[in-house]
Amino acid sequence: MISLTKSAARYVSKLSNKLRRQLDMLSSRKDFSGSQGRTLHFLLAQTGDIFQKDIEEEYSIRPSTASEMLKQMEEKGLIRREAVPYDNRLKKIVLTDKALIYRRQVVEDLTRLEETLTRGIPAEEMEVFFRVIERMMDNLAE
Amino acid sequence: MISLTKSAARYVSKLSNKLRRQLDMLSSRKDFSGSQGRTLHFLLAQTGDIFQKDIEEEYSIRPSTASEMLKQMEEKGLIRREAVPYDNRLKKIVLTDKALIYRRQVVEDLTRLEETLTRGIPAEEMEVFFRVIERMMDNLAE
DNA sequence: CTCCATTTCTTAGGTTCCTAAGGAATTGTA
DNA sequence: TACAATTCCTTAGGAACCTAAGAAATGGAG
Repeated sequence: MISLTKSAARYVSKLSNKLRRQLDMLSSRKDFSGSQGRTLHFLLAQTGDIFQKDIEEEYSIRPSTASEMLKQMEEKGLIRREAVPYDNRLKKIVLTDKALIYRRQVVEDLTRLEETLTRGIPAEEMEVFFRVIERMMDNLAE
Repeated sequence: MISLTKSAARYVSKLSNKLRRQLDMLSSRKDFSGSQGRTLHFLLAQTGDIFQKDIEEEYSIRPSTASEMLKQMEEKGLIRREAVPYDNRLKKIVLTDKALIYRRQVVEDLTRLEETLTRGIPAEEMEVFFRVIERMMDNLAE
């Protein structure tokens, strides 16, 4: 089999598939899916008001994807979507008490995944890695 | 909004989503989807026998995902799946004449996407980038 | 003030990924 | 030789993405 020239696009897609499977494994014994766990982790780190569009931006997903995921999280009792007085288009995402129960586990799991992922990679290489990805995202700006 | 500490997992997932949308845009005017175009590109570069498992490995997708995609490509007349004499479990993936018509366009499109993605990034940073991703994939070895 | 553009979110319908389960052929081992 | 494990692929059903279309509120330009 002839392997194609190294392709950054292919590398990223390939690693992303592997990562998704790991994330799904973490959540497999819990009440929520991989992407819901990831969203929980994000929300737990926030102090101010958070809206759907913040989640869309954080993971580069489309409004429809975010909307559907949040609907499921709401149905499971992990979040509420509340109106804010200053703009009726916005719905503030609020964690429920039930969600807070998962705090420690979610943080632990995602921290461990990140550690596993980056194990053995020198800090200066990680810096380059982040810089390169940021540049790539700019290059694809939509 | 408080941004989480830079997370390699999040960066990869985010970039991967952006890339997928670009790939889908490339294929939007053609007879095949983004992932099918990517597979076509891979198959066009091969000389020896290629099987489904080679495609699974190339993009880190599961057998069920590959099987379904190849079924659709077969239905569209882009490939055939042929038996080989030495092992009846294997089905050789063969491009049809119809697929060959797309050769130039597929190669051009994927080359341009890769160029866009990596524009302005020094060669030595790309080397680090590839090395880091390879290490990450090893770290996630399943 | 009015109306048009923009922003935010939702719904509908589709693709690409997944796990789980299993059929069929091959390979390894007793 | 037989039988168990492995390999390769498929099917069924679910999850995480997508585009397209649009509702509802806000903001901006005349």
